[in-house]
Amino acid sequence: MGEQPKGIKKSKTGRKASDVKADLIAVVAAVNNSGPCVLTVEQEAALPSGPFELAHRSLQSGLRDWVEQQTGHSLGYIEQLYTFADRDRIGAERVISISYLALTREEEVTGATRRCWGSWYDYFPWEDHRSGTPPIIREVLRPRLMEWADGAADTATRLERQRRAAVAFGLDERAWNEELALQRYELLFEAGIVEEATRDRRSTELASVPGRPMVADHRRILATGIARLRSKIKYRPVVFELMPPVFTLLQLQRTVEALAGRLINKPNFRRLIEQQELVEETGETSVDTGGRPAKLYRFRHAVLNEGAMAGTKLPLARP
Amino acid sequence: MGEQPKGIKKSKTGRKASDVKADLIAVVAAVNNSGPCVLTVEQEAALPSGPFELAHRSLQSGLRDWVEQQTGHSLGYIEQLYTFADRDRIGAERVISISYLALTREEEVTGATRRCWGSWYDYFPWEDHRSGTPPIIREVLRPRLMEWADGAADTATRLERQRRAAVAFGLDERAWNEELALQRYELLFEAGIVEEATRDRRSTELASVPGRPMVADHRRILATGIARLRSKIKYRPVVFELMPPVFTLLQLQRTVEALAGRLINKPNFRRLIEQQELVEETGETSVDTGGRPAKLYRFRHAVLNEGAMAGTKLPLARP
DNA sequence: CCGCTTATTTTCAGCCTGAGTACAAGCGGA
DNA sequence: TCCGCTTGTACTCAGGCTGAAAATAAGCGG
Repeated sequence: MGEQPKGIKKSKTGRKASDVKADLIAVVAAVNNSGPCVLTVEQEAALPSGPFELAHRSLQSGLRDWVEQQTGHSLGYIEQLYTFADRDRIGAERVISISYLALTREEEVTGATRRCWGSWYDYFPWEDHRSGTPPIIREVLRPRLMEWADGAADTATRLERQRRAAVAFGLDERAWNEELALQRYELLFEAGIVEEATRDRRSTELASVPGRPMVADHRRILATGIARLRSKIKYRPVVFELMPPVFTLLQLQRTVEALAGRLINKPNFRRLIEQQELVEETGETSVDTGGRPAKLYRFRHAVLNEGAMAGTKLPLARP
Repeated sequence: MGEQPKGIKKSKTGRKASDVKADLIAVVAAVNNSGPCVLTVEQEAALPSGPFELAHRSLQSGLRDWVEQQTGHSLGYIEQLYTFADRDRIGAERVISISYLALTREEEVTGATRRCWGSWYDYFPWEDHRSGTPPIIREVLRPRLMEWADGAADTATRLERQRRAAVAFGLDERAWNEELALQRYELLFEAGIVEEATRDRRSTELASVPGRPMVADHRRILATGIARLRSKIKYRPVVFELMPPVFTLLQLQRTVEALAGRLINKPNFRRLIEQQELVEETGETSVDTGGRPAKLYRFRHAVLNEGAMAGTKLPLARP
């Protein structure tokens, strides 16, 4: 469409390529006694972020700098989440947001800097199924989603909306899928059921919207991080980034459950962990928390070197 | 480190955030009779790419525009791969590259524009295991990698390098893992065994380097795309983006084999496809290609709506 | 020693997977 | 025509993994 620059190579087209600003933004996750949480700023309403600057050696190091400056926390494990544009399309200059997921232990409360952890399930109350399906789904979300579906122009769209809602939220006998966290938030946004979708507009009739909102699209980015993490713990040993150096198997299980937002069968969890040889005994046992003392384990860092990529879904032939 | 801007929010720090240029770059994959291939420009030495400009409505639409202008091909399925910086660090201005994976059918040879498909396995001759392990691994890569390992400063590093090479390339009785395409390229780069690693430098003794090189880091991005696709076909029905509207099960199998670079057990492949109800019969049979006529199938687009997210690795408890 | 709590091990049936074998259907040449 | 070749399709079977539940072990307090 439009001109046809023959010079193929980028930035040699003769056009003046428009410069953009690049923002780095972090979802820093941890798990403590009260559950999974995320590192925030501005009264838990924003994720730590800042512009990518000349001084930064790389995108990741820029991110580390910003998070450290804003929260006093230094990051360990980092992985890229997604790169967005088309936000804040104010004026001529555009902003690109490069988002990251970081995992950390919440410890190190040494810093003098303010550090604010927000609970995942304050932002997404419908995501915690550890004590069964949260009432908010049946009592608030389901009716609202049905309203939204009914507001569709034609029948096809209405059925389509109902189906999407049912799949995302496990309605109508469908199974809950904890990995769909992002799709759920986006659906609620589209349906105008989260505050971010309606603010900056004439506030419609929608009164109580579930879940604590965040600045700009930060809650969406958080949902992206949660979805990614929930999916990743299933095929890579990343949970250990969130664990103290020594832990019991039940602690490990509780951490995974906190992230996944659902419960796990205890013997099966142990079997899985042990058969993959992810941990080794320290030889010591925990200072009893009530019943029989539990063995303490540590992560076998060696597994990271074992090309322990599991998981195939295709019937590949053996050599 | 350094200053401690108290104003938390991005772009309010008082610092002048440096602008950057954003490049969009595409790995456009297709499969034809001769195997899996990628859309290229500049004599198959570069991927289509171009700067993100003001005129573009979004990152994706910018990418579509560039690919269409440079190759005459319009894209269907697109997903983001990765965002890099720290390349082309010439002068003060920095470039961010946002890479995408696109899937397409090679058809539509209508365009007057030049369109150039490069075969995956010309760039990565060691990745095609459909006829057994390629000789290049034993005859060229293995010796070179061992040389590289032996060049290590200390024994620990040497063993580490040997292990990494063995895991990546399935040496020493280890199983080949087709999903490690990116790690393999990066390992070869680190070992100086691909041309990109040694060019622009005093050419060392390394003479024949395996695989056709590409401009800048395009071959690395291609490897990223291949790895992503090889992994994704295992849990999402994306293969169909590469298939004609109607096909036989063997054609489908051959396509998957081409992508994965390895063979699949025929009855098991059929069973998997059918039990997931990914396809439906058209009622017709193929114009015989030698043996018994094969039933023709088409993709059941409905599955995309069925929340067909498979795959869990955690023993989650049923409600 | 009993009852309570939590930890750890075993067992078992069902499903999925890799692998092999058998059978069906069209074609071409002897 | 029959045979052999090729490709497509169906069936079988053993092993491994998974979800679920039951059984056993170890500490604590009365």
